[in-house]
Amino acid sequence: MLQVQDIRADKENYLARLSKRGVDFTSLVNQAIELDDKRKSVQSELDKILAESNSISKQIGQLYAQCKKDEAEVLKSKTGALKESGKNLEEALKATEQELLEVLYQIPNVPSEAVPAGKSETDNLVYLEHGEKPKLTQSLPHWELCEKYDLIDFELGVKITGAGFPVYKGKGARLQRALINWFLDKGIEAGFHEIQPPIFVNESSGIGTGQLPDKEGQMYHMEVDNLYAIPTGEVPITNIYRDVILKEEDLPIRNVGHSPCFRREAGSYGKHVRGLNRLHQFDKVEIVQLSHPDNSYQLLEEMSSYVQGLLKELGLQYRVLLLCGGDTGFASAMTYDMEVWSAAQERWLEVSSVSNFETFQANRLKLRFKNKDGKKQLTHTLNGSALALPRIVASILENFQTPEGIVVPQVLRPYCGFDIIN
RNA sequence: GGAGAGAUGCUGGAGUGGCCGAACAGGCACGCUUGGAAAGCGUGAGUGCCCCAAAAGGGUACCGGGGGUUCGAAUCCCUCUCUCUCCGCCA
Repeated sequence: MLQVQDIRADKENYLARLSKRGVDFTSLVNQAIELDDKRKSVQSELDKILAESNSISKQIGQLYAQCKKDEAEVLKSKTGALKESGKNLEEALKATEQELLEVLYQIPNVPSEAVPAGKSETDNLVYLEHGEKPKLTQSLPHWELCEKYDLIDFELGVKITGAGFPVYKGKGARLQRALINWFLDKGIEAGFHEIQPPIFVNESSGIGTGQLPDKEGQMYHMEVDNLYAIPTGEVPITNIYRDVILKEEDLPIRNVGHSPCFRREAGSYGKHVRGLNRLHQFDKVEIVQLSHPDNSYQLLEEMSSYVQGLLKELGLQYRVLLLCGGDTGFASAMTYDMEVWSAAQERWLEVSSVSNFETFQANRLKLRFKNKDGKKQLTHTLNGSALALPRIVASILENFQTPEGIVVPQVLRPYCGFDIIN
């Protein structure tokens, strides 16, 4: 959520940058400012009323102390009207605040200077491409390889739970576990702090990271206990810092954590969601960073090269996209997507998305730090996948297939305990 | 799941209707003292919002969350959440 005072201070610049998303936000921005004006004037009026009734109450107290009961009674009778208008103003204030909030909820983050304008994924900028596409003597899609070597059983998942909840078996399970451990170890090596978060979160956490109130449709909800299954580890790991005031020297804070993720993905069907391409439950290793505003963009670049390093070590071909305004997530100011080449499907698969949210999340989270002047300032938050498991598994299976079997990347062999799947 | 006790500032902990934004202690910051440190002494610190061009200043709200009683609530009532103790159950 943007801060109204920031919008007010720099309205034209905000509007210009928002327009890079391909949608005009002028009217929402104006509404926000008008509502903020209204809020201020109501607040001010209410304060006057309260000040007056506070002073009368004080006088009544003194009169009682002096045993002047009659005079006190006279004053008491004067309070009725004040109470009435106080109550009305309070209601008006609450209503205005709520309206303002609802308007602000609809305004996405302001794209950073470097973000290209554009409406959809076709306007994304291919930032760089790394590696050669493999020349395969056979090219089975991963779902066929899963069946051939009995690695992942989608049908069995349907039986136990439903579509999108696969069962990982034998070397399929071990490959995935190896990847998780390797990702975590690499993260720790790079200076991240490991977190094992809860996978259910309460309502406040959902609001903190922006899934609620608008996007509850994408989360699984347990009504009895009013808990939500996390769509990404970002939710619990970032909410660690909800309502927290950090010290400036604590920054940056760098966390890494593995968790299963749950997404309802209502309405997604078809070829592109086949096999591991889109699931209701999948595993992910996530990195979350909290940064001083001055160096969040440096951290974003570092995250991007960290993720690329993982892909390089696995020997996968990838490209990096700088997302255009229209494709950049609602809360993000700037996002890089990493995509690996799927040799058998002949398409790019998104395996990571690293974003700088600047203060957009921190504002909702009330995540601040005390700067050198002792003033409280919103922290910048960043996060990214490092990495999402299913599509990495899919591309390893597809890109490293040979007639003899699937050759396991060198770095994973100590973790797997085998070097070929056959 | 049953029974009971609680939730106050950075922390501990007073406060049962007006004199309470909140005693006292610790911690923290600054100063004095010291060759340096410790101890000691002194001083100063809450947060949001509103008014004010800004600073100064003022107003208002905040004692777990929400609601109520009252001229007036940290204090009384209702409700929710959380924590602790005992019993039961259990990986």
